[in-house]
Amino acid sequence: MGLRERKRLETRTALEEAAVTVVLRDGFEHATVDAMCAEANVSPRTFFNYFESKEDAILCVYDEKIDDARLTAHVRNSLTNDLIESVVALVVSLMGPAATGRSHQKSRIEIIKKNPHLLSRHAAQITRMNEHLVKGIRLLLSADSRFSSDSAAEQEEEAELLLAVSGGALRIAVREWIADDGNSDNIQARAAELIRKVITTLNE
Amino acid sequence: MGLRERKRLETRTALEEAAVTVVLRDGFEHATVDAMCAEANVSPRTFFNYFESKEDAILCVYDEKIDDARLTAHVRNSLTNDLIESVVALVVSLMGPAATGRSHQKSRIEIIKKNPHLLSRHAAQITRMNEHLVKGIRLLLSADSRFSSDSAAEQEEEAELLLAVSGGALRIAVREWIADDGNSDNIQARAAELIRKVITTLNE
DNA sequence: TTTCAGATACGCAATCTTGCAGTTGTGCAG
DNA sequence: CTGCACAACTGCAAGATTGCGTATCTGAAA
Repeated sequence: MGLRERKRLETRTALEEAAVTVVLRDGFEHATVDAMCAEANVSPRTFFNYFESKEDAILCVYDEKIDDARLTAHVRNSLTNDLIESVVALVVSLMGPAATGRSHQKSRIEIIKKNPHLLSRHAAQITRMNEHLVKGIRLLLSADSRFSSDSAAEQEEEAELLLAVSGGALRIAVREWIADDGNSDNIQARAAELIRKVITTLNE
Repeated sequence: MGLRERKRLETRTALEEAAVTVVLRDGFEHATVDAMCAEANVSPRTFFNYFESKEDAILCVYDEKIDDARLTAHVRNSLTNDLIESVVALVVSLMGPAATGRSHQKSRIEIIKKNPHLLSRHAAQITRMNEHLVKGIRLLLSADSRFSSDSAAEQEEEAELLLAVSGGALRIAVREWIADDGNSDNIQARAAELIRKVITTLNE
């Protein structure tokens, strides 16, 4: 990893940790972006070069650019022989619980528990990445015989609906994960299970 | 309708129309809240007493308070013998295409066509009203034999997933409606149709 | 080593959004 | 009619967000 890349990561990490520190100290409401920046020794303008909002700094969300190469790589990694599993895996891999595997994870979970609105950011993220995700899901659909005969417009609609349920299920799964202090395992499987259950019931 | 109520409606309408006027004149990007307020002869602070954001003024969204009485009334009106129809109807009645039946509707549709991001506001709305909507859907579920035996937690999950799909389908339906200059009829039926189709396919 | 295109950080100004407090107008009871 | 409680409007200030222009740094090629 080159110097530039290292420095970038350093700045980002400093901001992520500063965010946790300041929020723990002042509470989310009274934690200002300026304070986080002072803590991390960067300018407020730089903060927004890394995060789209104060919330994102806590959730460690970053709007990485997703070019086609990156997307297809994710799609390839998400392929299983079960469509629902695949879709959920794709969504998770592109924007799943970002805080996973960060330092201060326990602190983050505590913060999220005290400020549930932070989780609604998750839904917002899905919306923001809608186009990318839909494109990815279409790739998954094209590998599924049940959908391959549909028209382009139909596939677009189906992809979008699949994304909607997957996003919803993922949100529930993440919420459970948070409620369990980040200990429950396999968020993806749980999300897929939720989807299957509701579909089954609706078909009775 | 008393004087107070009439004046309130007047202010609101003035703001809605001012928003359209200013955006048509300056383009959404360069239309400022201040300009809209000047056009409507109210203070910028008042603007945010009616709308949560600039976008909402164009979409005519207003975060009406939804108390339990109001909610159950909506639920009652949405009841049909098809659960999916009911859910969609409920979501539409609580936050469907708000611009419907407003003056300058054609202008609004043009604006939305030119600024597709306005529609993502629709998803944001659903997120914001999530709790209310889920509560309403649970009322619908409790009237459905397929779900009545589920535990409270399960019903919550199922309601949330139903909301996710319905929201997604509604979004697609509204998008089609916009693309068709607001002429296509029965957005609700279209949304329900989309949901049924994808469920059917997933069950093959 | 020199050079240069692109990335990163930053300052600044314009907006948007929200909380708070003060003013004015409306509905209503006495 | 009078007075009160409340709703709507407003000004103000703090804080969040974004666009744009500038300066500095990094990677890599010449």
